Amino acid sequence: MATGRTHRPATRSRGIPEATVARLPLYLRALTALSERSVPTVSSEELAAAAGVNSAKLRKDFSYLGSYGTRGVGYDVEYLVYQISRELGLTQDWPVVIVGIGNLGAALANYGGFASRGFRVAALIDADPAMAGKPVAGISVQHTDELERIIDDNGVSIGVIATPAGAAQQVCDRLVAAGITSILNFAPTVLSVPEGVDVRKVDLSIELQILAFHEQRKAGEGEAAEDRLPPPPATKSDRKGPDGDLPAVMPA
Amino acid sequence: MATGRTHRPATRSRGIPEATVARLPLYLRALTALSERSVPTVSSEELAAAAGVNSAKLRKDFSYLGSYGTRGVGYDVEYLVYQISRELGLTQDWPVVIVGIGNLGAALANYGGFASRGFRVAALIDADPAMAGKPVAGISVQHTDELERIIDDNGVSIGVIATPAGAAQQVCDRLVAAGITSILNFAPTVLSVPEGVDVRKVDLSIELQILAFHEQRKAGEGEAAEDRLPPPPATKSDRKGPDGDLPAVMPA
DNA sequence: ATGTCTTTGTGAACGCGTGCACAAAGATTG
DNA sequence: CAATCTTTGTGCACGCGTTCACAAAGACAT
Repeated sequence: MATGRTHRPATRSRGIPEATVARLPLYLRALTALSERSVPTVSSEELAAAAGVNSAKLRKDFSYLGSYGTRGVGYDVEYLVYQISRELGLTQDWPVVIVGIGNLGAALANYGGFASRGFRVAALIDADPAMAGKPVAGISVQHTDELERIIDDNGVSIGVIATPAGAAQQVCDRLVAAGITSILNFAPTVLSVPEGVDVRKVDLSIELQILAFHEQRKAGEGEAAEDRLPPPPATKSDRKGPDGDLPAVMPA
Repeated sequence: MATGRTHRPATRSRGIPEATVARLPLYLRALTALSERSVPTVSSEELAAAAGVNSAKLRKDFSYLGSYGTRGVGYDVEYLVYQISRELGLTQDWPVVIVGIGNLGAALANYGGFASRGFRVAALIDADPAMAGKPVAGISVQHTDELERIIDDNGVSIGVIATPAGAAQQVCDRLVAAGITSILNFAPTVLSVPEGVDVRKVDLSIELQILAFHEQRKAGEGEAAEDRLPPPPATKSDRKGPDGDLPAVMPA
């Protein structure tokens, strides 16, 4: 519980800063591309450019992992790929379950980026009985009733929630109760989870809203303020029309 | 997020901090839910809990927008919904084009969270001629050839890229050339864009990798180090020729 | 009106992340 | 072996974001 409280006590991992961890996958991708081209080594400058970050930042990031570079030369691509993969835990197999096989869930199931990095879709779960048995991305969808058994049988520790917002918390609770300790949430809701469970959120509409903010700023650059605040703190009786509210009719 | 270079020195546009902007959509969602339940006012404490953040942070965030609260009472829900919507630019219509109508693109087209907040899918574009004319989410898919015309005709300024990684940069370039100034990129690639164009990235696999990192940490809590580094930093003279030796980890 | 109680708005301290700038390390050349 | 050149690794300073803690503001009761 405690939604806000004890959010992320600390990744005090006695080591890698959270910001660095978030960039490691970026470096890994760039390195993998170099590896495929059989490039033996890269300088921090080149790799940084490929990953879209500052070279000093990249070097500092790598310094948290250890001194894997050679001064005057750069970093050994293959070795670095291995080190980062190991650090991220991608050298082992991570069975994952996706709950909510709607448009998004299906897209995720088909997404190559998952399977390609140590993640294995162990099961697709949906609450709709009509979905049960239907093959999606080559995997037969199973009913929610099987959720606990599936997780237990496969030793799954990572779950992906792609259900409508209304069902997310309930699914989350079941996943946690079944032993899941990491959740990737695509439903537009704030999930409450007990301590020890990690939750990462991906919200498609939030990203667009942030873009809209900047877009609006860019557009109204020269123009001075023109949108004054019409109604003062409004006491009440201020029932406007259908603004930005939409029932819980998520896609799924 | 953008292509590193010419990032955005600061949205300090004499106003709202970037971190705050990123949270506004969160508050807006919580407020909308309250609005639907006809709740007249909320305290920072309650709203913060609903949004999953610290109440002090929330108050400071709102302070950047102005003093919309009433001490001893809280914030007027309706009024705040309006103010945040206006600040985010959601009171106006934002036509959006989605390029790349694969599994993900289709999911996005069907995603209710977009249309519900001022965003309107103006067009779905795909490079596959076979897709042209096919209806997705009630909209007929158009061929890439029409891209420039569509953007121009509809005055679109926000584009969503959901193509394979290989086509992303090319699509991006065309979008930018056509007048797009904000891009939401789902392709796992670093996009290069000219100054003035905003890019936000959503990478599904990166999120999973970050979770895996923490998961691994949690798992190996008690156990001491057990994963030693097999090959040393590979000393000099390691000019291995054509011995590719690709870990063959993954595609992209 | 006065007092009490609630909740906002914010000053200030703190910690994290970023980027600069440079010394150290190693390769490379003569 | 010495000199030079390249590139890493990092100390340091700075700025942003978070959080605490509290005074000010207003509602509400008496």
